[in-house]
Amino acid sequence: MTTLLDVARLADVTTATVSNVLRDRGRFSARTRARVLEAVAQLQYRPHLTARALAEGRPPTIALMVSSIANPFYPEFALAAERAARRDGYFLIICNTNDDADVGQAYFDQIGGTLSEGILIMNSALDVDALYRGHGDGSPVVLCMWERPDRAPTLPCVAVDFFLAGRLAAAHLLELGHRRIGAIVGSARHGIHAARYEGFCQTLREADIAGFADDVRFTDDSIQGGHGAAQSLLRANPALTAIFATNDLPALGAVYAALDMGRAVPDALSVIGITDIRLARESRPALTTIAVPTAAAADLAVALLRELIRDADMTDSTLRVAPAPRLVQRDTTGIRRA
Amino acid sequence: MTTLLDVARLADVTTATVSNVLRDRGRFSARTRARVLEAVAQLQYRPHLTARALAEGRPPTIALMVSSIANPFYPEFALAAERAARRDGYFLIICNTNDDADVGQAYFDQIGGTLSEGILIMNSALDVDALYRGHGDGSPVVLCMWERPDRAPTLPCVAVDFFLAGRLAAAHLLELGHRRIGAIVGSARHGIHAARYEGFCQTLREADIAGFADDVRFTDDSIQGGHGAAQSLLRANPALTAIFATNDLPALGAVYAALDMGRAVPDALSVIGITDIRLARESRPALTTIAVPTAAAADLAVALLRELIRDADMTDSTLRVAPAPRLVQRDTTGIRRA
DNA sequence: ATGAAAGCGCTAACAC
DNA sequence: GTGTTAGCGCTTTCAT
Repeated sequence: MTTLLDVARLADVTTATVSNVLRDRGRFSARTRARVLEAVAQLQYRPHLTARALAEGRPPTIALMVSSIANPFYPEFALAAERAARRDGYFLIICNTNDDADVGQAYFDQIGGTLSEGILIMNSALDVDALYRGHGDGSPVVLCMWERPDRAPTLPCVAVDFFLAGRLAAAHLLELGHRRIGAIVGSARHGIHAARYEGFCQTLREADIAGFADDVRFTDDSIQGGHGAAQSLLRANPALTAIFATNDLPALGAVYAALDMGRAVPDALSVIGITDIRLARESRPALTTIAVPTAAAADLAVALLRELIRDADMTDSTLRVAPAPRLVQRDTTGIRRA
Repeated sequence: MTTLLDVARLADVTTATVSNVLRDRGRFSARTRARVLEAVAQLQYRPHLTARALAEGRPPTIALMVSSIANPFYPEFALAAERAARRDGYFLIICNTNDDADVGQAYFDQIGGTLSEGILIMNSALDVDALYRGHGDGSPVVLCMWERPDRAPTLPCVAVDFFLAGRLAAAHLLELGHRRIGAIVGSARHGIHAARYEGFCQTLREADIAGFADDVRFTDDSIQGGHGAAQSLLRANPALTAIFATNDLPALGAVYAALDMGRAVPDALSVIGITDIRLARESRPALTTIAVPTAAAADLAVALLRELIRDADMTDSTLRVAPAPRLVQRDTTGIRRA
């Protein structure tokens, strides 16, 4: 390992000067600068990031907690977050909680403030508030993809109006003439996708569509979950002409289930999701969905986190709202035929 | 921030003792232990991981370099790697290189040996050897998912026999009676998927299938890439009855392209991929593919990295081979009808 | 313009 | 059993 001291000796200066040159601070002559740089090159010196972090009192990393990086939505967010973080000189540590509170707490306790300077938290089934409280002198935290801009949480967050997304989805189906619409919620009843479902319900209610309350299934956020839920829905009520899912993965699952059951999509069943993950566009039939500004949200989240890092007791304007969701019509929704 | 010293003062011992108690080393009486633990609890003390890392001379993290975490294969690997790493007490830092050599080098230089104790590298288009050499006194590196177990690279690695995977895919198609088979390679001609294509070609050659040399397209590892390649292939040679893709994503793209062109799968076109990502099983039609032991490879990779960390100049048996790929037949391949 | 020296919070010899 | 002390490699006042 070659250290600052090695460089200093070779360049015949002290570590302070080397440090200054390297970080372009303080004063030094052009000559020393050259000598130092040469020594650095010659010795292939690279700063010890851990040592620097300790001396500076801040690590060069921020963490991203997700329930499972294997859910294809998260990588899309993570990619954007990583780019944003890197732009600001941070490395991104990705933590899978698996929605396990203990794991989440462990991550929180271990990385917050010491290994990483701040924590981005993706919407998760965990009670983040509780985690955060247990966490004491926390380093800053921002909730990403909060679902209800109108209901600000305790913690700083960037919100996406998923309630509106639910409404848009319902409105689209109504417009196409659908009246019997099933719903698949990719979380527990009062879980993270609740707002989306509420938005959906409200719009149906406003259109005086009743009696759909039984046509809902709660499952996990996956193709498989959506597949099972759709089968159940369709078997229980074959008269359904459309299905709304609170996320693209279960929506895709619903499409595949319909196909498996011999119902053409969209002719015999319309399906709409929320998010617009890449797969929504690339799958066949391509999924109609309510697109959500993933990358924008990631950028906002990193920016907010930075502000919180800079100003620890910033307490105002700690809620950022990402651009509104919008309909992306593709090939899984059509006019009601039945 | 509460430090070891705070705890020590409250418990009326020295930092050394606190450190010992916390890490269960050295000797201490049950009474002091209790006092220390109480002080820790009372002050909500949590160790400063950066300070510890500096003192111990090793950071608690390992890094995973991937070209893009948005490719759905990587998260599956990353998830397994993260679990394995955590089991060993490490955090996982995920780095997207975007297949950009400069970014890769930057990551290498910055995290290797200082921020992370070792680096896992996913198969990438980068010349890792070169990066590694440029990297000087590197911390250990292991290449994950090396494609040719029979051709050991300079660097430590865990290999998966992708040449065999290519052969298996070809064999399967031949068995179903296919003779005119197109190929989609999810990388540049001599890129990372070359071995898979070579295996495929060799098996065809052994079966005396000739003249297929033009029926190949090189593209990127995505559904979209496969879609375009398949369109091109099918237009140039409508007589093709099957398509082999070196990865599941392009294979799926080929399936969707066939569908878009009105060719039923598998009746009018069989398609096979390699990897068996989750989507392969969940998409419709479910993709026939050559399954590759992703999680096992991740476990092996982390284990190998740990050995290298422990024994810096270990040089033997630095090549680990993951279990063999195997055919998973699903719904995109069938007997040749045409 | 450069050097000396005191930490950052922790671990690890070694002494008592 | 517990305390003392010297670092880990770097940054950062403060002298000079």
